[in-house]
Amino acid sequence: MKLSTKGRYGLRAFIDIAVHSEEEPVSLASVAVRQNISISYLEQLMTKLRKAGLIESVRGANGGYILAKKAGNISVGEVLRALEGELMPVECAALEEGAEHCAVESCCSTKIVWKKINDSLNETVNNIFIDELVKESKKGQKEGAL
Amino acid sequence: MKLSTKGRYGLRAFIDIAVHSEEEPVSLASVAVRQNISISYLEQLMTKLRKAGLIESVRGANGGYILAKKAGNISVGEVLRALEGELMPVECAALEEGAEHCAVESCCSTKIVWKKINDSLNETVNNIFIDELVKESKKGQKEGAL
DNA sequence: GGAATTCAGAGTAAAACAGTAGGAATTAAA
DNA sequence: TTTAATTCCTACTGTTTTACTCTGAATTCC
Repeated sequence: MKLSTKGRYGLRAFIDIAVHSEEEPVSLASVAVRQNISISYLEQLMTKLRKAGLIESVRGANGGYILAKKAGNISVGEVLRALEGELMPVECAALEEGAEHCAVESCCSTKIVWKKINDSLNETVNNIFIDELVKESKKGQKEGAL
Repeated sequence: MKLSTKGRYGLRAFIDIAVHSEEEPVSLASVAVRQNISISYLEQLMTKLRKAGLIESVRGANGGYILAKKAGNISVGEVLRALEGELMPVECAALEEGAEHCAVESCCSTKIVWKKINDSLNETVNNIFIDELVKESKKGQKEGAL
């Protein structure tokens, strides 16, 4: 049960863009250097984030990416879902409450578990916002420079 | 980010054993029929659960499996960890608090996220106990029989 | 002895993951 | 107007993981 590199690298890249796009768009070349991720791979991730409406692109020379919304209005959940798809470690739990019982014995009782897992995960990531992480990132950089 | 069939099938099988081993050991043949999982695959799962000290085996004819502890003293977390290994969707977060900052910018700020994800997952599964699920399973069976 | 079991470990097809590669389209700047 | 920098598109590929199966040995009851 692992979060893939899409989610891990993608969130790092997203924060990088949030930190550096205040003045002008951030190119993937610069993200690639800072984050040590290949440009090709970043392109894939950006496509997902753009299609989800989380970042906007500026094409052509001096182009790059900027956030589509304020960092305070973007949750980690949105970013991870854009990159990874729905965050449902177990699909079955997505079934509506009160659905008919499974043919298979004790299947329904595990469903309770899967639902709690899915819910707690989503609640966690939906309540962390990008601006907090940007702040944290800047703090970390400053301390590193001492 | 998916829980594998090891965890999903394994927990179902574990509850099945909990429900049916009150009188005598449960054979994998019977679990296989009720849960619709192959005996071979169940054998693999049982090996893990046994080595983790969660079930005990009785070899030979009329043998099978019983719980090694009371159902109320076994959490879903223990069962899933036995089957899947540590429940850490992101490894990096396992690092101690206060470790030195990452060389890579904004890596540390994502670490906060990974830690929260790992912690909330583990807290969730550590607070569901097998006896609750056994009760739920029996209830489901009764309703299904109406 | 024979049947029913668990135990152990190897093997395998398919899927998912983690990237790479090549080129087209767009735009700023020289 | 050319050139360089950049995003965009999409196909490809090697590796790892998953989800099993298969074979046979060891154990125990009858």
